[in-house]
Amino acid sequence: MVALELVNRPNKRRPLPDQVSELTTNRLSVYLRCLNELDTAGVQTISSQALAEQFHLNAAQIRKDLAYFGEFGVRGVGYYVKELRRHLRQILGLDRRLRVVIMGAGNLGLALADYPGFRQEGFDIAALFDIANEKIGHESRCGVPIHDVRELKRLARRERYDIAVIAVPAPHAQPVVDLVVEAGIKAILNFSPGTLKVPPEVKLKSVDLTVSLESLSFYLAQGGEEGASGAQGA
Amino acid sequence: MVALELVNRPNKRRPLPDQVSELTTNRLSVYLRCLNELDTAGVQTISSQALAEQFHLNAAQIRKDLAYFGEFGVRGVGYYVKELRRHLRQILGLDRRLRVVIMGAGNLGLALADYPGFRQEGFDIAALFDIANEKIGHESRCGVPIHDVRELKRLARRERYDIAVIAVPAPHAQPVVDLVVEAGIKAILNFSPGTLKVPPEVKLKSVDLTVSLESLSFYLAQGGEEGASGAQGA
DNA sequence: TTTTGTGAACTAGTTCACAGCT
DNA sequence: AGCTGTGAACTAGTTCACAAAA
Repeated sequence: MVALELVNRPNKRRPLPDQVSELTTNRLSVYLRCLNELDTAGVQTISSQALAEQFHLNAAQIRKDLAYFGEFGVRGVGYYVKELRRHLRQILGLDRRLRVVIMGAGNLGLALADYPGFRQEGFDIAALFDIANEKIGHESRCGVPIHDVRELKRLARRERYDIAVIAVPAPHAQPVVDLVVEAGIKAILNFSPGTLKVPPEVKLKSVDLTVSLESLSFYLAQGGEEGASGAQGA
Repeated sequence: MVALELVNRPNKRRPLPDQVSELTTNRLSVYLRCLNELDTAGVQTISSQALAEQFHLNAAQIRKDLAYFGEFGVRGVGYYVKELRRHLRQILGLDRRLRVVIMGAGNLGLALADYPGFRQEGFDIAALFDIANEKIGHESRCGVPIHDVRELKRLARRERYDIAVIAVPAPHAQPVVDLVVEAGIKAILNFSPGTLKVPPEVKLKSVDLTVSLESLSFYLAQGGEEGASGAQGA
């Protein structure tokens, strides 16, 4: 009865997930959250079927998504929760702490800096950056320091920043993104509306609050009876 | 040379967009923003081709998306900017002010309440709701009042709230959503992580910040050379 | 027997390419 | 000539259904 999940089974890892869709990676993140819950609840193994039912997913899809990366299941049994959780964390790159900077120490930037959800899953909010002199040198409520945006490049040289979050007013977004790219940061989560240009080696993901609200407005305007339910924000 | 767009052409409006995809409605919102920019810049007409080039979209897709709702273009000319803008606003239900409430007056809720992007496109942030006594009765920096969450149902009866934004900690999300549904609100924008249940007549749209960040982490972990560029957050 | 992993079938979404209107 | 609106072709994503493994 000793920890089953410590048995290091020889998981056939796949050679190379040639091109994995964004929809799949988003779901991996969802699966990880489900597994965390199951693990906390003390569940040791789970079948794709049970996972699907409990979290309103499709069993075949779960299996397909996982199959891109290896064979993590046991036929007739299902998946060992702790083991699959560990694999997913590794696939998603969450087996090390990722350092995040937030550009813009306005309302939104400060709120994001102190957002507890980020810290939980392995993200370190390393710093905020702003242009306003009265903000520079201070810190957020949770103690994230606010630096001068002109220091970004210099600090990035010795600090390693993995991800930048853009929380500046729309007109400043493109110039700030340019600075971020110049500082060598390769992944950007953007909250400003509108289109941004980044070089091909930089991954940009945008959350557009206006688009989200307007799409709800559409639903209301069209007399919402065509079926609801939430879709995942990219 | 008088305002071309005031010529009230007989736009063949479509009977009923039987089932329009969420991807399409999100793009309508993007098109509207583009048209706003063009209008501000004084552009009077634009072809789908030019619109596509300028904002990195596909011309055929623009035409198809619009075709769900009617024939708004003029062959050989393109679209009248002001006219199409007006149509899109109407399709998206932005021709009236929508009243939005924000559940949770924490960092995120307060930041969203004062987010300038919302006010701009016809959304009224009507109120914040919280449980904490020390917050109730106060207001956000921009003057949005903070009410007791137990007052939601009562206030909803006389105030008409169209959309609720969920910005409470994860464990409170489901109970708060239940209150919102009970108060008769039919559209919800959710920022809390995890799955939420709503009845079929209520439209739920979720922005999952953890999923967004983890998907960037995946990109970094897989040695990001498989192509970047931003995707729209649902 | 149970449940995975996966080809095959299906469904949704995008892009092409062109007839037809201005 | 120029550009829309749209069927047809294509591409991507999901679900089915079953052979093979435990």
